[in-house]
Amino acid sequence: MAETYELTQTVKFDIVKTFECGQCFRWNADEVGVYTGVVRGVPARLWNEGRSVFIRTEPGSIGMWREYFDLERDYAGISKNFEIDEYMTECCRFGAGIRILRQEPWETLCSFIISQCNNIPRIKGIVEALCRNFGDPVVFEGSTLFAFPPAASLAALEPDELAPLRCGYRAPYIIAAARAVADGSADLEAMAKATHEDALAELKKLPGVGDKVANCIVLFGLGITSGFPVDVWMKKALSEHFETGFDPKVFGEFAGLAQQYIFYYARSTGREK
DNA sequence: GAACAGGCAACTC
DNA sequence: GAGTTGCCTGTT
Repeated sequence: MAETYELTQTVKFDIVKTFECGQCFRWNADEVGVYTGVVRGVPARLWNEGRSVFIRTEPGSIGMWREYFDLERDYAGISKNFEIDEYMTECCRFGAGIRILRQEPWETLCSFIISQCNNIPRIKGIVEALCRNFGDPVVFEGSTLFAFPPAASLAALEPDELAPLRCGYRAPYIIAAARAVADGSADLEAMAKATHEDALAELKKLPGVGDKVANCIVLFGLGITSGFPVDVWMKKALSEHFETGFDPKVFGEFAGLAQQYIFYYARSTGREK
């Protein structure tokens, strides 16, 4: 049975920004500011109350959640180093409260393969269909949710069997990735311990994984904080605010957080009109 | 109906 | 090695 816990009252943690900044696809708002999701098979519901974040979840899972939300890291301290100019200061201020989620590696790999050339609502729809069709049911607060299907489950399928997902040409990529992870030829745990460059190179051996997707996996799924995905939004923001030949290394080992602030600011301000 | 989308791979030169 | 094009599908 689920219990309610105060996850944090000291760490700056804005759940809406964290869940809506484009890094994850399986947290849904039941009502404004109340999000339900399943991580590593464990269901939870979160909300902000004043400066606190509350979570309703299974007893014994709080340690897992603290790691998932990266609550031990000093984001405010790290962010100070990004404030190299007025623009970056504004990005940091605007994105304050975002946590970089430490997502399950296989789920991250699979989800970002699906993300290519897709918008967030459609990505979420495909991922949800994947879980409903092939994931284990998880009962939570009277409703049935679904866990993300393990790689081994998908490895046994043929691309055709993903037809109900309507994910198009990505289906063979998903099956190939599932098989590589299931048979050990893609070792995500080992990649998480490798350097940024080595992890990227390994990921890019998988069909359907290029530089952008690999950087998303590295940052959101492998806990490599220098991951720096550059999509069309980032390209635009970087070209408008930095010299050509800009190198994200100037942001140091936590460049991925700077990336997320820039990205969130660019998307939030860029599509209002 | 055509063009395009938070990208990749295969093909061209 | 830099640039172009097709790819499933859904939306505009």
